[in-house]
Amino acid sequence: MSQFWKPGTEKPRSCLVDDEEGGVLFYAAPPSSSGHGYSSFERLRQRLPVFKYRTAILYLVEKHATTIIVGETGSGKTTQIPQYLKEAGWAEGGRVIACTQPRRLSVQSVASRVAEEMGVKVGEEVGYTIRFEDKTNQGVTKIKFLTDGVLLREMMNDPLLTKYSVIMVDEAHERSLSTDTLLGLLKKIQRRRPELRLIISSATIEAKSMSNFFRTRKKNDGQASEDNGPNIEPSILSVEGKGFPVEIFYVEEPVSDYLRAAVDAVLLIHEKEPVGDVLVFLTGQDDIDAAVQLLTDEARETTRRHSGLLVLSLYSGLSRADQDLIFTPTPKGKRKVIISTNIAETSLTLEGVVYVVDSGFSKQRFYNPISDIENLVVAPISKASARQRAGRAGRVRPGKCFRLYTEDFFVQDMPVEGIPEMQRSNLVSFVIQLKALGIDNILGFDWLALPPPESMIRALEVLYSLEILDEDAKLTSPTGFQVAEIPLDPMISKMILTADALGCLEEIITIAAILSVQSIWVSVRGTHKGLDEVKLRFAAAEGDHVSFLNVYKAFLQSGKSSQWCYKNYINYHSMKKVVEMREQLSRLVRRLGIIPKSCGMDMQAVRRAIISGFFAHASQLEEYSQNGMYKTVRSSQEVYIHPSSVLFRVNPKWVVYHSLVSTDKHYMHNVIAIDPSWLTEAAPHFYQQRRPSIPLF
DNA sequence: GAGCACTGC
Repeated sequence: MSQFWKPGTEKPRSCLVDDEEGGVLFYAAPPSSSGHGYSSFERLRQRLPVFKYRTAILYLVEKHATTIIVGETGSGKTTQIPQYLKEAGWAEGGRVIACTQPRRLSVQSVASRVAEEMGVKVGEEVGYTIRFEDKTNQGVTKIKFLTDGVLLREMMNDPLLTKYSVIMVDEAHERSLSTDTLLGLLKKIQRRRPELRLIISSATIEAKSMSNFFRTRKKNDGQASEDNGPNIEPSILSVEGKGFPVEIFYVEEPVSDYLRAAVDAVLLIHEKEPVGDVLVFLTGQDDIDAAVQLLTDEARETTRRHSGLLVLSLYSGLSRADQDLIFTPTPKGKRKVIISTNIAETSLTLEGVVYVVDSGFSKQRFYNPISDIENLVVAPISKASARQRAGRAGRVRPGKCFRLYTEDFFVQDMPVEGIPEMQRSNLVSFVIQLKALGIDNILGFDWLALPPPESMIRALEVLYSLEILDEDAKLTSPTGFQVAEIPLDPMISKMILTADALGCLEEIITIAAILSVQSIWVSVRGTHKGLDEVKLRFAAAEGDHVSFLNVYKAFLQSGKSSQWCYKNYINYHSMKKVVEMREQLSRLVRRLGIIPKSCGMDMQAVRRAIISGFFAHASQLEEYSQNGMYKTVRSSQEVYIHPSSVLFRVNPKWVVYHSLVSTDKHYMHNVIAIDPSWLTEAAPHFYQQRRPSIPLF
């Protein structure tokens, strides 16, 4: 490999480790004593006491309000912490230890692992809560795993999270919108509840900013020194991961075509390296399909040399059967090559991978608050991502990672961490959640990353136009408070609330559920023709939303049959989610005192309800347009009906769309035809007057 | 006549 690949010179990640007890030992380092960089480790080693893991954890949680654990990726050590805490009495007197994860799957798997280690059943002493599933037993459950989104929801009923004695936030380095929100709120809670302990676990070494963030009270704040409360200086604990070392290789020269370079790298690995599966990170389905094609062709041409290659693709849209193929063990004499999106970086773990090929790119979402459009853009990944990808090669034995970029690029040009989601998202749901918690001065609030003011303004504007916020930017009653209760995009929640008055809530709940899943259609290349024919069967003249009702009705008539779904190009798993979500929404509106009613065949009521939430998404067909060009009412943006819509080529004069998707053009996804007079009826404040300037901050 | 990184309540 040497003429092509250059070994990395970066020092391997090493932490404060001493090998005792056949495992790992740790140094506990208060952040004030050092910058917590690699260079200071040796110095710390000489100056600081050495603790065993359990002792260190208990000591730090006892003495410090906040403990930050760094660099433990894959160590499995975080799952031991709640057990230590429980043994030390932190779950006595009705108190509960909470541990959050950003994903439902990890919540379930960590909970069952911990329950097994403790020899109890999930749902008793150890339980978990994720959306649609609550496996806890009040009074019995002492350690509770949950997604950070669920914990945020819990705060709406119990803003100080009083039942928890310790809250552990895992995977904080991922900087998801809900993790950042949670950490900001937890910092605030700590001031009111000095006895609360926080443990924040992060895989990146950049612990200092996290530590600074939690160093809240000033030194001369008398209250802090008088009581015997915990030290408000956050403590940092470095933990060595248990992964095997991974040797890093870079390309000597920048590559112009990462797809071709990835294929070549796989062939080279297959030729030169001993057995072991290969994981290739590309950006999306297009890339992946092309690479699979190239590899398959290549393997066919040179049968003898490249026999034994088993090429598979991996992305979230795959059917269950295809995913199972990924997880079956590699047959003897074969080498599995998995070409994947970012899904394999965090969401799925593949066993047996020894070689990683990293393109250095991923698709990332960016939000433009001026146009109010979210875009998916192929962009270079961060160093943190690159390390995470490389780490995937060291799970079973020492591995190798081949990076399709130069070491100079890695060292000099790659950002240390990605842009937090807070700074590249639409913030309407974020804002309404905070408003419901009584937080008004959102930009003055302490966040790990400041939400961009433009996005804040846009979110407040949208919520004001929906009459969820009033002129003082306070939640309206009852609409605003009710919308905050509903766990959906506020525009959809508004549509649900109006549907009650229009007598079509049964129908609108179905539409809301379908709009909230990714897609109810199967998305496999080459199925367009069949899919289009099937869509005609369900097509309604009013548009896509009404067609969804036809699909749902037919699905129920089939007895919720997976076979029926298969025949009709409908994604069975999406439909099951729709059913679940419908049930949840139905329970929820009943709790708000609303009994869902059906409007039968009155689709005008349904369309009016949709407009009550989506009046801002109206477009008008250009009068002399030959190619179906529309202009949005709000900003005269040039838009088109997406070819997947049942109204494609029908081109009604006025439409309302659910979302805009931007590729070469701006496409409207999920469209219904409307009468423009319904717009002014639904939102006179929006269409008849200039919007007043509202006090934003 | 086209394209959906990934989560989550």
